[in-house]
Amino acid sequence: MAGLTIGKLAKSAGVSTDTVRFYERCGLLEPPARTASNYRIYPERDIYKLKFIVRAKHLGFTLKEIKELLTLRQDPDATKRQVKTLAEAKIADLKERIVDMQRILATLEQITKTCDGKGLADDCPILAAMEGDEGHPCLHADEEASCHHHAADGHAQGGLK
Amino acid sequence: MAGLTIGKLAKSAGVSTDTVRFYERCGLLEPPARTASNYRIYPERDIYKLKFIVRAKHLGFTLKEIKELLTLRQDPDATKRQVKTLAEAKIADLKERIVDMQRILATLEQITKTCDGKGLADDCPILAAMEGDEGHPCLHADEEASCHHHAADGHAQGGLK
DNA sequence: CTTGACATTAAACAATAGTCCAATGTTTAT
DNA sequence: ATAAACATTGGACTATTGTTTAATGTCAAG
Repeated sequence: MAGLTIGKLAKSAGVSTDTVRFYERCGLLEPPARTASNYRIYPERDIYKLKFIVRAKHLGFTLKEIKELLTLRQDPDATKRQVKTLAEAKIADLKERIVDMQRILATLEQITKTCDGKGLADDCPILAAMEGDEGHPCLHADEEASCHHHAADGHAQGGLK
Repeated sequence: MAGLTIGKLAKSAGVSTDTVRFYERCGLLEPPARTASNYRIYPERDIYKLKFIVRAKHLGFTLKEIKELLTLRQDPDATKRQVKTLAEAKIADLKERIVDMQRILATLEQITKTCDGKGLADDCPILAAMEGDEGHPCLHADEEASCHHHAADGHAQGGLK
């Protein structure tokens, strides 16, 4: 018997069968051949394709981006330049997000360290910093300065479960 | 007339009226009084509450966490300790995510710099690194080491539109 | 009085990355 | 032969943070 059932394939890459079907729905994996009883039957090489997807995910690429990578991977005319461009875009993206988060972190740490954690919260400096305009300078310096508008972007990172 | 329409309130905090209604649905803002014609009419102090929410969001808190902060803010028995605990949890959370992203970034940069970007992609080292088990050591060293499982967490960051 | 700006509602849609369900059919092992 | 383990489907659901739509009503200014 040449081929793997969905369960074997999934296990070989450490994902669930639901995930494999999901990737198929998303167009990351080709719909495979079927047995007489309608079971999906995958060629060995789909193991590598699926592992490729998992690896790329670990590198912070979204499924959409991975789809592009897979296209390049399969296109005999694709150039290194094209692949590198995608990778560099992702690097830039990651850098930007890291900087954003570092700025947020720094502000929050600064605010937090002004609180001694003793007594009632009615005069808590952390809450105060989030209050009105007289709050905390940090919350204004940044407001315009650092709001890069890369809205609605990937967000596949962080939760690398 | 004492009170603001939803439009005025929203504008005063720099959000949309839709967002204000959304926050009401989420329980962040109390359902306000209504005019005879069923318009929402807000007290002045809701400006500060809404601004509080916006500030807290800029500090990386999720709406869920902000709800907790609002509770503490309104509870006369709340302690500074409680507020500080939330802030510290968020700080830890941010740090963890930054570290994760930095690790991903470092790996991706290392892989990417091995590609000269010249010629066809058939022997591209970036794609090669994402391929099979013989791919790139980086993609294995990390796999177990650094996968903190803070699944399904906030993700309100990054997109600071 | 009419026009334009603003208000109301519920519900659907967006993006991301899946997970879970029920009802049913198949294969494998004992 | 029968039970366990695996497969199928479509659709609903998770979580987050809103936006959009349609159909309708109200308010202020010219």
